[in-house]
Amino acid sequence: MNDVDARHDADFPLPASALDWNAVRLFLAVARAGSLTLAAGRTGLSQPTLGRRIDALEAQLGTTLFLRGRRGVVLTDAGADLLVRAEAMAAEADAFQRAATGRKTVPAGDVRITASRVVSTYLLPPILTALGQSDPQIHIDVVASDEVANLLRRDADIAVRMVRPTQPELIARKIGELRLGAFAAPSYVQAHGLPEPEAQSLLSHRLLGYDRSTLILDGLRAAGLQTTRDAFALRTDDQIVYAHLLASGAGIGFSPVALARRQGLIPVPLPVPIPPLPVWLVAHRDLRTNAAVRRVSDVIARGLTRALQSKEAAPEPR
Amino acid sequence: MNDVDARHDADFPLPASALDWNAVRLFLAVARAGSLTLAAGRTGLSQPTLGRRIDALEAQLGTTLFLRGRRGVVLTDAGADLLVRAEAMAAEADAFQRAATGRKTVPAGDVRITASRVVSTYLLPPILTALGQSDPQIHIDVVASDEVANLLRRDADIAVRMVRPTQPELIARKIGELRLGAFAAPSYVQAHGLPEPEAQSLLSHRLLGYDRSTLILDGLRAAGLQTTRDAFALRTDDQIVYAHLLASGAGIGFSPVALARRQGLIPVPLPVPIPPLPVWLVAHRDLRTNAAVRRVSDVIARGLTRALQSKEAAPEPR
DNA sequence: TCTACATCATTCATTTCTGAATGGTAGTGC
DNA sequence: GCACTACCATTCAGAAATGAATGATGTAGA
Repeated sequence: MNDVDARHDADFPLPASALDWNAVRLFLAVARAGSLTLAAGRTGLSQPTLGRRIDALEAQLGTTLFLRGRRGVVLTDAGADLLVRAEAMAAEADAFQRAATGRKTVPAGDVRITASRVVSTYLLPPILTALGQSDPQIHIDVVASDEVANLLRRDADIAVRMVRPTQPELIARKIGELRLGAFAAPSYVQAHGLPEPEAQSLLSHRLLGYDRSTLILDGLRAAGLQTTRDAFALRTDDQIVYAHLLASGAGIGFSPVALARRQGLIPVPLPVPIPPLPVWLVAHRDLRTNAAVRRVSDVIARGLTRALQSKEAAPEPR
Repeated sequence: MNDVDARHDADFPLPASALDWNAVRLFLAVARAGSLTLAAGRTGLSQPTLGRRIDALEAQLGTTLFLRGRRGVVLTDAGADLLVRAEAMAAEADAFQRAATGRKTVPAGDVRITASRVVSTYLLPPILTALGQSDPQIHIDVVASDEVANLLRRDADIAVRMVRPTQPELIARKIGELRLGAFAAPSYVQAHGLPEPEAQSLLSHRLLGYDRSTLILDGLRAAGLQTTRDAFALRTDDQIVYAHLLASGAGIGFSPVALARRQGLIPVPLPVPIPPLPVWLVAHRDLRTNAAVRRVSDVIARGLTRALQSKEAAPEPR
């Protein structure tokens, strides 16, 4: 039986010019990056090598994929067509890698975690430190980003998110809620006092807001406060900068309760409480059998749950 | 807009250990071949290199994919799982290559044709010779095989088949019918005479049949002749051998009319005529825009149509 | 049991691929 | 107008991958 199959295959040797699958991967990287130099950095290759690999692919396909300009490269029509195919191929490649990763039953190896910059900065470190001591053979990569990582594309293995993912390939565990409140630094309160728990009083203070994101504005409006982004005295989209502005007394701002308590900030009474954000721990279904991913998920879930629940908000550093 | 996308990407550099896509391709080749040596021959690599590439893939995935024995290699459970993923990836790779090939609008390049060994041997050569003179920049690969090539897997670009393909990705043109008849060489007729046009008379002659294939038997039964494979005096599954046996007077056999006439065989009267086989020219939908494939398709269609229709069965050699 | 065979593993000279450094160029901001 | 920056192309020494030859070993058949 098997011999017959093998013989059948033998009748159809591979075409003389077999496609270089890695070249497709590099093509995809260049198309996504928009420049050879940037893509080279991301793929771990050098810019000359990457350029030559793309040259070779173009020569083999007989098509020009990129127009190389001084501001980077742009896809040709043919390249744009092929990009779709390359993306599909990459999706299968990711599935392959996940399938391989999912088979590992010893808790070891690399695990990539993505979380918002605030969570990564203030909540994850003590948890990961403890994890590093209990499971030293697991290596952790933290991708701190406020953009939503694409777990389907293997941007990361595990994600901490404030929204429930909708894709059926992803499995999500709700591990708690991020309670939010308005706070001010002691120095600010000393200088300006606290507002009364009514809308107009709050708006007359120096408020810290976001620049492009309308998260806070939406929240205020939902709470019945008619206002615009001009109401903010200071705006930034960088949540770390935001946290530091708040801590150094630049104004009244919004922050997770757990974080504000740890920084010694003073709660500001609000006319209506801010609804808490759910915290989800998300991983790809294919990885649920991977021991390392399971271990890291469990530790993060336990650690974050404790950090989010505790009245005394400081997670033990040890 | 585009800049934002690029920046978004920049937040998620590729994982440190990026999958070697070519290694997946080689893994697939080895799994299909069943041995490193055979797969090496097919992929154009040497056996040591292929072995090392598989080693490297196994090391990177942290999984053993093959058990290497003296009779070749066998997939482990993990390998069998991953084979499914690799096949899916290969399907996308083929789609990528077809998409690239389909964009070529100058009739040049490589075109792979598959046809049965008989068609490849007796019908295609004069057509392809003429094509080589009219379109010298097109290079033709002929895959002569009686197995059905898989156009979805890019075993070939164009196929000549006796059955209509069912997959919607394939486009098929019916280019004629292969009329079949019973024939005998003059030397055989001289020695044994011709049978009467009735069943029992035919069965008393020396008949040439197939070994594993039941094609002729099915045809005879459909024609009302109760018989088994023991009725054949000589059996072979190799159609070229079959044709030579027939031509050298080994017995009465079945052959395309066009071919038999060219070989000077004598028609044997049958109780009922054999229904003709339809001849389909098949190509992948993605390649319909490819100039070289179109050109070859057209030439083959015209040439085969003429060869199949003509009462005088010899296609002009020029 | 012995021989023939096909397979995978190892070695080492060779080829190919790679990358740091450099050059050249167009767009950008002052 | 002019320096500056970011990018792609080229060069050449060095690193890595490759393959022919050879070795080792189990299987199949006489």
